[in-house]
Amino acid sequence: MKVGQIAEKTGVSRDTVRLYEKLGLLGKVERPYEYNNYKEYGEENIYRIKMIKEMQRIGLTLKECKGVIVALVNDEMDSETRLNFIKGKISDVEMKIKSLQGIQAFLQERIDTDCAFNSDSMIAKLKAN
Amino acid sequence: MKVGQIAEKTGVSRDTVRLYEKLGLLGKVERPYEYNNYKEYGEENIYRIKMIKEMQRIGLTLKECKGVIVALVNDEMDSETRLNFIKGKISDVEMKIKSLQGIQAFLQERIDTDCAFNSDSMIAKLKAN
DNA sequence: ATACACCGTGGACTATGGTCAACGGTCAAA
DNA sequence: TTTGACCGTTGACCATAGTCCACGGTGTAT
Repeated sequence: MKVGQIAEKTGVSRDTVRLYEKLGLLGKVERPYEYNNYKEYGEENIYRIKMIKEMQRIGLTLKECKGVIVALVNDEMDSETRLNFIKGKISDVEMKIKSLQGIQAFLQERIDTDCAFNSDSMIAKLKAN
Repeated sequence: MKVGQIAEKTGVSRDTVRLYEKLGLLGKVERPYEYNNYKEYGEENIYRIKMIKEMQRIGLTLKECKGVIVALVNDEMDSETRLNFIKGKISDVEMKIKSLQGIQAFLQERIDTDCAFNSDSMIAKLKAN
């Protein structure tokens, strides 16, 4: 695939694809043509970009995304290291889920109590006396 | 409270407190002194800053944090609008939780299968042929 | 009174994650 | 062969979320 195609398939801009490539987040990118220097992006990069977008949406930086991808893909990483890395990521994710559930409960409580009145104690904490 | 005290109580820097204030994320901030122009930050700002930090951790921008706080605090907002806003936030949060659970399952699967071998199809998708 | 810790302001600087414009090269259809 | 759509590279630019610095003022203990 050329950059325009992968951009179109993943919903990001050409510039973004090139940025991810520059930052080392993509897999196979080659220049197989004799008469130009167009790049060819491997199919796996579609999945990578979609995964990056998903990870970003939940608050990971590109650097962290790279860490996850590299850990999952790198055959040279020993299984002990990878296991620990993945366990760490799982507990990160668990903490985020807990945070979100807390916020969800908070918001739900806002709906359950009458939304027109702010007598709730959590709301009160956000307000001045 | 003065800026140093609230910074210390919330674990952010003085500059960060001032930034949040400038961006309109804080509540009562006054200059009650005659002989200086020191600011006094209301107690509710401790809670606000902690809440902002929590919201940021799960991927909200300061602008979004402001939206949430304003919606919860603003008495002038009619209950219909606030209800819709909160419902929207809840569904945002639900989607994020789903994303995280997907990632969690993915990572767990990595652990469950032998971490030393990358025969898994999701890993394969991240790799070149 | 002098030292030191605090305060507010402004502006510069940083990193992150992009976007955009300009340059020139390439390809394919008309 | 010329037009238009694509390509790569560079460098400027943008918003976000801060941090840091210099400035001068203030408060307090010694």
